[in-house]
Amino acid sequence: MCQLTGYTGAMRSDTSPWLDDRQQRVWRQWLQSNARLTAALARQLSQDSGTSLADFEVLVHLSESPEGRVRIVQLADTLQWERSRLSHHLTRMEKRGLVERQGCTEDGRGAYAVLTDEGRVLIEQVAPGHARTVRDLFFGELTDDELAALDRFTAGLLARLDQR
Amino acid sequence: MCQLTGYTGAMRSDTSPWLDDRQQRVWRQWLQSNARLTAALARQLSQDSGTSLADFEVLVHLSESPEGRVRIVQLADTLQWERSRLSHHLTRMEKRGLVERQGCTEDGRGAYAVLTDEGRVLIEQVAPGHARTVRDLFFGELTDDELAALDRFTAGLLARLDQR
DNA sequence: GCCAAGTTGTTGACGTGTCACCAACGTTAG
DNA sequence: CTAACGTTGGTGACACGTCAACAACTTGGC
Repeated sequence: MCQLTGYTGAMRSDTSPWLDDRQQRVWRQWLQSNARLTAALARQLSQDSGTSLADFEVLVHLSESPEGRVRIVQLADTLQWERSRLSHHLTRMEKRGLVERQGCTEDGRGAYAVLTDEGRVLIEQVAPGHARTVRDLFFGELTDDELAALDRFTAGLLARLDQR
Repeated sequence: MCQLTGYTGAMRSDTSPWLDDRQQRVWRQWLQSNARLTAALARQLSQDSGTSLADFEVLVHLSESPEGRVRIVQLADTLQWERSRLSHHLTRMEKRGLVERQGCTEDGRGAYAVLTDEGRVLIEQVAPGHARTVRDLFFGELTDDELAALDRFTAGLLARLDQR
């Protein structure tokens, strides 16, 4: 995804922008595994319950909050979504009866997203299958050392991304 | 993204579907780093050249093929895209002058996607910046051992995904 | 109290991805 | 040959994400 034929050999050096062969392979594996893992999880959710990964994230965050209620700003912050995206998404989920909106008495501008009973039933039905899929596909039979190494890598990657 | 409050302690066991605390942390880190890495790469491409990650993938695959020409089916297979998605995307890129379509003499049904001169200029301008961003953000200052560990993990993950 | 500036949430327009369907063509069995 | 079937690529409808703009509200300085 990142290397043009012909430049490979000629331009490789410490100061060139290119990736070496091993980096190349790892990078493409990362892209591939990501795409396919996401697709597998989405398929599993969709088949089991007709929900998308986005729906699932919203439902989980609501269900983890007291009374299944979260201020919409805070939800957008946590999910790292744009407000308008969340607003559109809540509208769609509201139509399906999974969430509701409530006005906010403390701040006249604000609003809460609230999990409905139907939404809570759904998330409790769906979560175990999702967790199992993640465990089987993502973690597999990793050893403790391998898990620790992965932990260090993702933590380091996040730190690098934070620096920007 | 995968654990409902309240179930955490009670249901953890070898046969339960849930993730333990460390798996939980690593999984959320993986999701986070993915989302943010993708966003960073997209931002870089968009600012530098007005292209999306999807545009970039198409351009790279075309530029890596002889005469910048690939059968559309094959391109869809390589990218793991739906044909209709690729068809729509090629239409949009065609309007911007980055690619063209050519009929196929060997197979009357078939068609080629062809890189235009303009498209080739663009990809050659954009690729170095992209590669540099990947190297800086994704690989950072990884040691050889860390890189090898990452290689093993992504390879294993892909193998697990293939088994399905 | 009052005005300027910032915050919260929503909306509409637009670009893009997915799905179902279709036309055109190739391939193969009879 | 031809009828049946699979393949290739395209189209329209719809779902979704982003952006710009907006109304309603709060906050802080005066």
